[in-house]
Formats: sequence, C-alpha cells, structure tokens
Amino acid sequence: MTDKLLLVDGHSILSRSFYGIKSDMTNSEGLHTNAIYGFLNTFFNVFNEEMPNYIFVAFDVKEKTFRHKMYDAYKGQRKPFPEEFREQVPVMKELLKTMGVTCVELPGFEADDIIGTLSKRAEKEGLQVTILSGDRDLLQLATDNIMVRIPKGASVIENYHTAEVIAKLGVSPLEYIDVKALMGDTSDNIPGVPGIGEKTATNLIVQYKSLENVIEHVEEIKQNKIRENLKENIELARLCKKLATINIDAPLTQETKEGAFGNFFNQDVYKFFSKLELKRFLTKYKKEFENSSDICDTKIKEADDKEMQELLASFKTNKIVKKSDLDAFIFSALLMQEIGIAFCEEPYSVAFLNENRELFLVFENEEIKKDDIDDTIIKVLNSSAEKSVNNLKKLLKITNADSLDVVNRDSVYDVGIAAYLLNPLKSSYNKEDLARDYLDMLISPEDGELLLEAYIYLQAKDILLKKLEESQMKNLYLTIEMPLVYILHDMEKLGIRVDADALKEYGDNLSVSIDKLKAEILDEMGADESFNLNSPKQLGEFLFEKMQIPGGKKTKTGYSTSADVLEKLAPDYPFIAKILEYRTLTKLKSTYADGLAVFIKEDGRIHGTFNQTITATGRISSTEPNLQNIPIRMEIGRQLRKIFIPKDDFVFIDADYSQIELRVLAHISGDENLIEAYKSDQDIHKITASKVFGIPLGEVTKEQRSNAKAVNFGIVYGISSFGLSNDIGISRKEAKEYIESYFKTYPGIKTFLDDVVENAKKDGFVRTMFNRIRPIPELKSSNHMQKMFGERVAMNSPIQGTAADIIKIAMIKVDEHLRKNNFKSRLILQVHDELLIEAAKDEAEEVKKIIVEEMQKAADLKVKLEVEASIADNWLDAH
DNA sequence: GTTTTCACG
DNA sequence: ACGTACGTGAAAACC
Repeated sequence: MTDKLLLVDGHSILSRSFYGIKSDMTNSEGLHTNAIYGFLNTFFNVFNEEMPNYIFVAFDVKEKTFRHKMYDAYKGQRKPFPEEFREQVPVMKELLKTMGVTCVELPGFEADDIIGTLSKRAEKEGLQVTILSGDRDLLQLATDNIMVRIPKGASVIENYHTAEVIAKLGVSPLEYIDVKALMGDTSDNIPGVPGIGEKTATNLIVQYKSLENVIEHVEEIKQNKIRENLKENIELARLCKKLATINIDAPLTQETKEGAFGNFFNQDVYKFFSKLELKRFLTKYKKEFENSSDICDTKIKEADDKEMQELLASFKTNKIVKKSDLDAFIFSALLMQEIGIAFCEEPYSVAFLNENRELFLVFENEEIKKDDIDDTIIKVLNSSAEKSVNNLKKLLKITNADSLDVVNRDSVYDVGIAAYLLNPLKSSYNKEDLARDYLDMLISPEDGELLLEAYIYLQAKDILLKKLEESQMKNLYLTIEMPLVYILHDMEKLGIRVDADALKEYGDNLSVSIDKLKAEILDEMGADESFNLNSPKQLGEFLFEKMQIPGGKKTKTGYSTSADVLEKLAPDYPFIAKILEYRTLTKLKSTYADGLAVFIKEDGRIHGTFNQTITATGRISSTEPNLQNIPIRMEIGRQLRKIFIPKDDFVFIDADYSQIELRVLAHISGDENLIEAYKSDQDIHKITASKVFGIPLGEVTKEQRSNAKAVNFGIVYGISSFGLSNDIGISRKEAKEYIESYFKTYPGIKTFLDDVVENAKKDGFVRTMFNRIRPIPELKSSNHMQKMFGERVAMNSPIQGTAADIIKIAMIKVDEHLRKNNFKSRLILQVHDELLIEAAKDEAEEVKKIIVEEMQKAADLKVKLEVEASIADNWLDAH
C-alpha cells in the first residue's frame, strides 16, 4: 500500500470553524473553544476517512502574513482577528503537540508555502497526499496524487484532484495560478488586472493556456477595454502571478517521515479535552480513549495525580456497613471531625468519608431498608463533625426529612451552593465541576463512584470556605444561603394545594374556545387541514409569502410571528387578532391547565422544586412545575390563580414588596431626589413624570405616568434608548431625551450607573449590598453588542441581586418567627418579590402583621420597604 | 438538541 | 454600523 500524507492548513481550518460555530462556547475559565472544537471535528472526520501515515499541520508565523479571507476589500486593510479567535491558536498548537501531531511553521513563509513544499516533495517520494484547507488557493497544488479537500457544510467536504479542478474551474490547477494573476484576489491582496474578473480571466487562460501566452497574443483580444488594460498592466500581471504562486520549494528541514504521529487518545490528551471542557467531544471519543492502552481501566485511576491515586487506594473501601454494624457506625460518626457525604438515589446508597480516610458505604438491601439509611443520614448530619455534601436540599428530600430533623445546622455545608456563590454563571456544580475547579483534579464525567465523590466534597469544603472568605461572601453563605436551603426544602415538602376539578374545568373550557377559534381562523385564512396553526414557520410563510402581508420581520430562520409583530397587523386583519387570542388560549391550556395537572400528587398538592444555584443574579428559580410564572397580567389567565387554594381551616396570605428594585436603586445610588420622592409617600411614577416632564404633580396624564414608569423600569434593566423606544413606541431620539431628562432629575442615579459600569470593567464583576458577586465576562468582549450587554448587566445585577438578597433574608426571618412562636402557618411560595403563606385561619391576622413587619425589617435602606399583604381563600384574591 | 414563543418578576 | 431592554422555565415545532 502506498503511504499517505495528510497536510492541514491550520489557520484556515481554525478560522473557518471559528466563524461557523457559535462563539459563546467557552470553558469555565472563559477560554473560547469553538474554533478548536470545529477543527477537531473536521480533523478527525478526515483522519478517519484517510487513515494517513504521516501528518503535518502548517501554520503561518505571523498574523499579517496570513492568506486568509479576512481582507477588508473596502478599506484596503485586514481586519484583525478578534481576541476570541487568537487565544485559541496557541492552545490548538499545544493540543496538537500533545496528540503527537507535528506542527510546522517557517518565518517568512505562509502555511500555503509549507503545504506546497511538503506536498510536492511527498509526491516525488511516491506518496498519496491529502491537503485539508478552507481555502481555494490551495487548488493549484492538486494533481492526480495530491487531493485538495475543502470542507463546505457541517459534514460536507469537496474533494479535488486535477480532474475535479478542471470541472469546477474550467482550467487545470497550474493554469488556475494564471487565472488568479489576471483576476486578482482581494483576500490575498492580489490586485489583478483592472477590468478583468473571473469569467474573462478563465476564458483567456482556456484559450491561451498561460499568462505569458496571453501577453504574447494580446493584440488578438477583441474587446478594446480588456486589451488596453492588459497592455498597460503587463508587469503588474506578472507580479500578480508571483504573488499567486504558492512556493513549492521552501527551505523546510522536515522530512516526510517526521510527520509520523503518536497515539491521539493518550492520557494527556484526555486531560486536555477535560480542561477545555469539550464534553461532547470527550464523550464521542471516550470509547477510543478507553480502548487505548495508555488509559488505565478504572474510573478512579483516571484521576491523574499519583498522590491522589495512592490516597484513593488507601481508603478503607471494605467498610461496607452491614445491618449489624449500623449502630456502631452511627456511634463512631459522632466522634468524627469531618465527614464528606455522597449519595445516590438509585440504588439508594450513601458514602461517608472521614478525616482519617475511613470510608463507610451504606447500601439498601434485604437487611438494610430505606428507613435505616434515612435515619443514618440524619444522625450523621446531626453529629458534631463538619459535614460537606453537594445538594443538601435533595438529600433532605430523598431521606424524606423534615428540616427540623437537622438541629446541628451550623456544621452542615453544601459545597454546590458555595461554588455557585463563587461563580453563579456556571451551568452545573456537580462533582466533576468541583473537582476540576477547586481541587485541580480531573475525573470522568461518568457514573458515581461514591467514595471519590465523598472525597471531593470533603476536600473542597475548606477550599470553598476560604475562597468565600477571601471574596467576602462567607457571611452571605452562612447566614443567608445555607439557612435558606432548609426553608426551600420545607416549602417543597409542604407544596401547594390545587383544586384539581376546577383546573380540569378551566382546561375543558379552554378546549372548547380553542376548537372554535381554530376553525374560524383556518376558515378566514383559507388554509387547509394540513396547516399547523402552532407552527411559527408555517404561519410566517403563509402570512408574509402566500398572503403578501407587509411587515415581515425576520428572525435567523424565517419570519417572526411574535405577538408584537402580530399586534401591529391585528387591526387590519381580524383573523390575526384571533390568532393572538388562539395563542393565549393554547398557551394557557398546554403550559398551565394540562401542564400543572400532571404535577398534582396524591395529597392534592403540587410540590415544585426551588433551585438555589441557577440564576446569575441570586434569585431562586422554580421548576417542575414553574410556580413563579403563573398568569396574572391578563384576565383570562389570572382566573387560573383561583385553583390554588389553602388546605381546610387555612387561608392564603400574599405579601409583596412594592417596587423593591427601584427602592434598592434609591438606596445604593443614594440619589437624594429619588429618596425624597419615596419619603413623600406618593406615587413614584407620577412624581417621576412630574419632575422629568416639568409639570405639576396634579397635571400628570396617565400616559405621562406610564412613560415615566417605563423609564424607571428601563433604568433598572440597564437603560438604553433603543430598548426604551421599543418598549413605549417612541423614537430613539425622544427616548434619549427622556433618559437625559431623567438623569437631570436624579443625578445620583447617573453617577451610580456610570460608576458601577466603570468598576465592573476594572474588577470583572459586580456586587450586591450583601456582597453577592456576578462576574461579567462580556465586558471584555471585542463584540460591541456583547460589551453593551455587559454594561446593562453591570447596571442591573446589583439591583436585581440586592432585591433577591433582601427577600431571602425576609424568608429566613419570617420562617424563624413563625416557628419560634409555634404558629401553624408556613411559607409555601416565593415569587421574587412576593411571599405566599398558608396560614391557619385563627392565626391569619396576626401572621399577616408579622410577615409585613419582617419583610420590611429585612433590610435597612435609606427608603422604606413597603409591603402590601392580603388574606383570601385563593391565590388570585390574595394577591 | 435548538429555536420560537410566551408566561412571570 | 451594529441591533437589545434585566432575570427566569415550559411547550411545541423543527431539524
């Protein structure tokens, strides 16, 4: 078999990937990985097809010598590559080196020249050569032995030998150089002959075979302009040919056989992929890694560190606790200093690892029942040892604990929550993440080796606490987030009662209306049975193509049919108004009527989940189902709230903060005028309108108030004239004037917002009043839009985050007060600025006062925290 | 799995 | 010139 050589044009494949794959792909350190990811995909695809014996990846030495497509023809300057790309180049080279692949660069020569030289040499040596590049320039190198492969789509690659080049370009590979000399190539800074484009150039070369022959026969050219241009630019054309010709004789010392490569799937590469967090990639090639002799066979041994391996080996893993030893173990746990806890639901099992590296594993079996394990876990949690666990709330849930069962709370640490505070932007805080981020340890993302997991949590706890201390968040962690875990658990456990029959009826009524509406709409549109009214794609095409309705706004993939687009059309097309109504009803039906019903448990209640480590700002989120987005704004939707009811002999108390975010803004900005406005105890939006528009308070119209309200909101969101103009339907100029006038009214806010952005740019993060941080990597982005986004985030997060802190504090205070005084009333929901309490009827009035008071006292601000509360027997009436 | 839409604060 | 208001989660369509 003939040996094969693969030559890769490093930069062109990398940059092609960079522009083809979403650029927000980064690892947790913020390193962009999209170009690397794309490169590897292409590389492995081609590698698997070619199975070459030798590989070289060619790079240019300096960016300015690139022959790439980033040449900006208009300005005559090259756009520099963005930082997001450039940072990936050295990493890619390092990775290739780790994979045992040879990278070649040569000062003064481009990657093309290196590829040209190596390919021609190898061809002479009798090898088959494959060139992988994103650039058509390389086509001039194609022969019957040299195939040029250019990736086009996701998995489409165009392949060129001599014949394919002729078929595609009409000329042979070598003739293509002369074509380029005539027509030029802006991306390569080759001017070409004026007035000659691809067509003319190709025709000339087809006829005369070479540039020199064209010059010799120039007088035969019929078209005056082309002939004269050519005659005037003969030397230019010759120079262009030089520029267009890839050097095939560069002084490279490498010999073909030096392109031999090692085993891609070695341990260092595995580590590298883990570091880059190319998860899909890791999984995809996991089998290959596993089959590779270089890799140790057990998961634990994949933990790279030698010391680590010895340590793990030193665990007394034989201590699988038997039923007869269970009490002895629980007793011994009372004497331990530190315990790492890891648990698994299926099969139900738990690992305890102590400071002496003694490991105890408890599994559910014929002898040991679930109750025994539950009991063991709770007893260990109540030991005096410092316990660290990931996702304490889930542990409490699966042990079916009441949070009161845990009395020794100060010694229990949730490492996931600690990691969330240190970086709330991450998508997960599981054992792999913690090991990588805080222990510098790489473990397989696969299954749960409980012992290793317990070790990770045990080790990570002190590191996390130290980091929290360093970033002044230990107090936030210990006095707000950890206590909240138990409260959220109780809320989930208690759940909220739902009138299932009423919900069913609500849904059935919707169905009737939906069917009727749908028939009317399809009839009025003249659409047939196959038309899916739920499909934005079909609807968009129907409205804006078939019906030719003007006003078609595009999204990435097609026409937008969002409510604000349809609302503009509704007055002119009655059926479009009906489509909006149809959307409303189907949303209510599918998401709420049908969606909520499946979550009603046997106790007649919905037990949702509150997530404490999701949001970037410190809010909690709600899932399965989301109880924080139950309709209220529209009448038909808000009726749904009637189905949420208190249990017998209980009522609901709903208490919400009035404009908490704007009050927080008044406090942290310290703006005297806004503080005064709040102190005057009048409608804040009205006052704002009066000041901003310069009219007496009594003369403020509804519209003026509403506009002022929009500006107040806009300020909290990180104001932009575009956003404001969009929101209230005014011109950007007017919006800008509103904002300027607003800043004149409240100069302290302007100063605060400027300062917060400036500091965020300096620090890379912002902070709430209670020291919660939010990193803002977007501020460093070279993408203007991203940077502006970062600035808005810098303005919004301290406000939204402080409000989130405050209601968390309020929850802790309310919960504490209710329990200390043995009230039967309990918190059941939190909706960002609102608390819902299920209160015993005979306690309700008293509890209402307590809640309002505790919520007001939660934070001491320069303005009063107003709380509105009411009592009713369903959620709608209580709100 | 991603995109679009829409419910909430 | 660029093309968005901040923070979420769920359902359905689409690929």
